[in-house]
Amino acid sequence: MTDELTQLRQRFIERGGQITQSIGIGRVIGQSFAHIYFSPEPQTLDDLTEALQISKGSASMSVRQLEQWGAVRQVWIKGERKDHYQANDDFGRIIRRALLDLIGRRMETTDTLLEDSEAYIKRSKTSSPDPESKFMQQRIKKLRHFRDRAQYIWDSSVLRLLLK
Amino acid sequence: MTDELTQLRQRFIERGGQITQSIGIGRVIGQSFAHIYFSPEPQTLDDLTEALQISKGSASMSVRQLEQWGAVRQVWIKGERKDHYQANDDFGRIIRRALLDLIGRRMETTDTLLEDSEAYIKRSKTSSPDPESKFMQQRIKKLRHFRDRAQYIWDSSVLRLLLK
DNA sequence: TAATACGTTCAATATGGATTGAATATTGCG
DNA sequence: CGCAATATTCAATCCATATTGAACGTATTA
Repeated sequence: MTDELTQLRQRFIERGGQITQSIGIGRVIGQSFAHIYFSPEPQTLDDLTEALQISKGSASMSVRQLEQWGAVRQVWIKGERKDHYQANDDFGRIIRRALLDLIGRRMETTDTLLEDSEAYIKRSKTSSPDPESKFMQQRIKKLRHFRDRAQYIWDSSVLRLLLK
Repeated sequence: MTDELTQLRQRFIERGGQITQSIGIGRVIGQSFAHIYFSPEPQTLDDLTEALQISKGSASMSVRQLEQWGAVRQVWIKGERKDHYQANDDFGRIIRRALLDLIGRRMETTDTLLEDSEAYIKRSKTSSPDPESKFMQQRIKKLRHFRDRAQYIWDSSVLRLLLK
């Protein structure tokens, strides 16, 4: 491979790491994917530790995460005992799965609080309406509406757009 | 305010902090917004430092960020020297601005690398096509296509969906 | 203009979460 | 089965970055 190509490749790996780092999922994941994506031959964990100067643990964990998002897949090479991985190039599917995972995780855990709040509102409908309580009820309602709409948009549109 | 309401409010603040922390923009921003959002009266920086037990610097910085995203606005209260802030409840607009800011920031810096790569491809069209170079060219092309589509989707759809 | 009250900045520090690597589990092979 | 090679786990460590707070800047009042 020419020097220039090697250099470009190196820059892609670096940038991949910067991107994943900046979105808060760690530098190694981006580096690992970039390395595999720009390797003509399927790569092993040892290839990763050597090329990226990372630990065995990091290599193992990053590849597993990438596999879960469908960003890489394992391929069998006869006569070899190590696991070999090659990159998927359908970025739409990859991003979709990753977002589903990362954002979905977050939406789950917020609900009980809103439910508790609505339960409170329902109960307090009967009692005297002091102004502060009124205010809180308004705000909670607004928040609930937004949450519902966000959920709807998320479910119905964003995924389809990114998928293909 | 009733005990129960106070408790709910506290939980919203905590959760706000968890959310912003988990997306990598710091706990204080989420806490600050939640506190202001659930306050009937406009709040000062000192209110924030006291309620959230954070430093003056943190309060100042978080409020400024929130202001930049249109999540809070300053209101004048006659006879008061401190700045007072109240929350905007149009979450669509807030999220839109924040995403524009956070994601836009990232898209900018990625381009020169792709441009350099395409320049290389153009130049190497004439020279002998060794297999590795061929492979790299394919991968770069795929990446470029994805980047363009992502840009298009981002520009044309996502923002409009979230806006209203 | 000085004195005071408040907001902002940024170098220093604390903290959360990414990374490591030795210990452990698993897999492939004779 | 037992051995060797490879992969995974997770407590300890490290590091990026969020947070702090003293110093500085700015606005208001008398």
